Amino acid sequence: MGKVEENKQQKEQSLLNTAFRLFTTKGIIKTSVSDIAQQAGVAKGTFYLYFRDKYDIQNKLIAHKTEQMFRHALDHSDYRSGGSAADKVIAIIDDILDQMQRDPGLLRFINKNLSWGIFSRAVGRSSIDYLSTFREILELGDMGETELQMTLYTIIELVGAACHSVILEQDPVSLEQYKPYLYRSVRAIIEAAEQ
Amino acid sequence: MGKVEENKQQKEQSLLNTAFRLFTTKGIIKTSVSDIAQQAGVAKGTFYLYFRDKYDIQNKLIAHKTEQMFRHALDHSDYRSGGSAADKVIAIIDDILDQMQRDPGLLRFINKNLSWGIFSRAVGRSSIDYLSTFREILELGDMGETELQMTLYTIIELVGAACHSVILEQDPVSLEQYKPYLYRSVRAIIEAAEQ
Amino acid sequence: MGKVEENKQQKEQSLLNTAFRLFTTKGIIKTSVSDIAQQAGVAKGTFYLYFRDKYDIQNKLIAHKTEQMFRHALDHSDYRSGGSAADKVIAIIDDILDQMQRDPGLLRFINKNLSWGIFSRAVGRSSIDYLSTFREILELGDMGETELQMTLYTIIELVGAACHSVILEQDPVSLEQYKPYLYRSVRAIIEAAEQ
Amino acid sequence: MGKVEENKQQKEQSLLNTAFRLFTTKGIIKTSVSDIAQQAGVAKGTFYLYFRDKYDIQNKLIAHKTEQMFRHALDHSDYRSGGSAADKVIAIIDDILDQMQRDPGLLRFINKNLSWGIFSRAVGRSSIDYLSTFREILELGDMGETELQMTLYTIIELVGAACHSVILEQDPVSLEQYKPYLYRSVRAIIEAAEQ
DNA sequence: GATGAATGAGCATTCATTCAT
DNA sequence: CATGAATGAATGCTCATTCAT
Repeated sequence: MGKVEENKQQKEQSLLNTAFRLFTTKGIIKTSVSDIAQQAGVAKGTFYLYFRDKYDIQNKLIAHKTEQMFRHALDHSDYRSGGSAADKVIAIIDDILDQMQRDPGLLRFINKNLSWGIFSRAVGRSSIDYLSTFREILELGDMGETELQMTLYTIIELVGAACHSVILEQDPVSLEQYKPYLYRSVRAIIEAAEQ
Repeated sequence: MGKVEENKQQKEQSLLNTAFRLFTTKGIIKTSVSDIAQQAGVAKGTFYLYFRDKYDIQNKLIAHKTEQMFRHALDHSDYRSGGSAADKVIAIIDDILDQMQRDPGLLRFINKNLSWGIFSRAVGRSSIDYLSTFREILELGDMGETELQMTLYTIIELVGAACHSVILEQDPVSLEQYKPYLYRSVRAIIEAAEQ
Repeated sequence: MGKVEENKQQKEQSLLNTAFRLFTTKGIIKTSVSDIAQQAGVAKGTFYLYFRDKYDIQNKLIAHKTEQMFRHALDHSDYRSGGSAADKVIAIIDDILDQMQRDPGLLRFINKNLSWGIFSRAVGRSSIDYLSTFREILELGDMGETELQMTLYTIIELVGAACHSVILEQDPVSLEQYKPYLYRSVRAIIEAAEQ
Repeated sequence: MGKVEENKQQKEQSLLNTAFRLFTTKGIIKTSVSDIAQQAGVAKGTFYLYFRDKYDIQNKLIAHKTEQMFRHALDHSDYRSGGSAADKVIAIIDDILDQMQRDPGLLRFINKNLSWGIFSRAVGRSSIDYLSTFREILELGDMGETELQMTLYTIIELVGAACHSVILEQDPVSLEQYKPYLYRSVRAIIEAAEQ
């Protein structure tokens, strides 16, 4: 890689990192392209060499961070250590919730913007075949393809929505208090799908 | 009510109606205070006599519309016609989903902004005692207070999140196709809570 | 007229005057809305209360200045003192050329932008009925309506175009040197039209 | 010509052609140096190796296109087939007007920018001795040098100005309708000069 | 000669908010 | 109470020009 190319990579990274930091601290609306460029140490015009506008960099960040989060969950949770399909899914969710808990900025950023559309594009573009992974987890022998997708969709939306208020505002209860109820629900959803 | 008071009520109503129309058609960001005032037929300064700023009127609208939506569901759904607790809850959800389906602008407006916090404040301020109503619906004899709240919270978040993508973007499937899976999940959640 | 209305008139006048000064000294492209507002002593936003954009104020100025110029010519030239139609037209042109000579900025501004379209709209909107005036001058008994219009159009375009280079750049000759040739041509055009 | 030299010629030609295409379609203001370079297939910096800036290439194009237009007129019009001086001049003008009519982009480009100065420089730099040609056409025996120049100048400005509005906007009439009036005027100007 | 990444001044436009009337 | 003229900070975005490679 030539020196120029290296430099470009650095600039792009710097812009991405700065944007993420500002988005998660000040919010997207309050963050201006000027802010990002300035704090990333490049000229305003340079921003536009790398991203079309604020929403371009936002989407790229969402996809990137989402993928990272799932990868972490798959890498770190002990879903492989046996148990039922529901056990495994809950293990993964547990890791994700812990990540969120540790980094509320990340939660705020991803969750407010994550839609099934962006998610599926994100995991689709990824190098990992998530759908296969989940199919494997859910021992998909017993579940049709549609069944799998609907169940996944339901769980993702439930977890995403429910954890938002619970983690960021401890409302109506704290995450620790809510977890049993959430996991019981997830388990019920999966078991209902398996029949 | 004096004539003056009446006039004030009228202005406020006009502002609220106009704001709602603009929020649901152009989006909140693209709607300016100027737009609202002008289309409501009052001077820009007058807006500030009634609302602190754009977000003040927004919150009031969310609470109002949410309440209206629930009231409609309780009034129109046939949840009284017998059946299990789950049957009744699903009847209510069904009415709400139909409302959303008919008015995607309303969905977009409420859902992107509705959090449990606003919701509980909205129903709390209401003249109807929703919590009692739900308690009654779920034949709460068998469910503790916390259990009830957690179950309600879980269901509301699930339905809110899941219907967003499904209704507005038919993604991953259409509402009609998704309903069986959603209702099965809701039923599973309630039944798990009842044990 | 209330105090407010008076103030508005003043602001608009100030903006118009400042814009004209800047347009004729720096050129339209190099003049920014910021410049105009600042030098007119109002805030940038105020500009947009009075004019849609730079080109709006430009068009209004063109129309205004054109009308002013013709009015001056009709008021000050001795076209009434008898002579042939051609004599009268030339008297008017002479006054206009003198105005231009005295104020090259005005010439540069009007001429580069004046098109028959803008001109006819400008004189059409005016309180004076120019067409009637010209008809009277040309003793229109002998000239059909179309004939009149075509002759007017031809002369206006000729004078406008020819004087530009001659006045602003003394190229190919000075105005004084060119006048005999120009007037001879104008006379020839009118006489050819009268037959 | 060496290969390198050839390559340079090619680049310059490509830039000129591209610039002309963009100038006549998007207009000069809306055309950026970036556009020109990109569409010409060279790097942005390369543009500056050949031209000082946008206005440099513009002037070169004006001169070039003007010359081309006159050359076409002299080559294709039947001004040689006899008739009076006025007949010949009108034949040439007729060819030029037809060129303009066929290519309004060219008209817009040349006319808005063509001044006598650029024109005389353009035809002066040319390999053809236009002035001699015109002298010959006007059978200049009877016309002094100054007389010739003034007449030429007058006719060029008149035709240039008058055809602009007529061709591009059919205002106040269409070119076909205007031609008789224009040619009559031209004839009158020439005949007046001949006496 | 050629490249194209980087610059950053510059501009048009919007809009929440104030306040004199 | 109501008005709406005025403000001016803020922002997204463009583009001519430079210069290290």
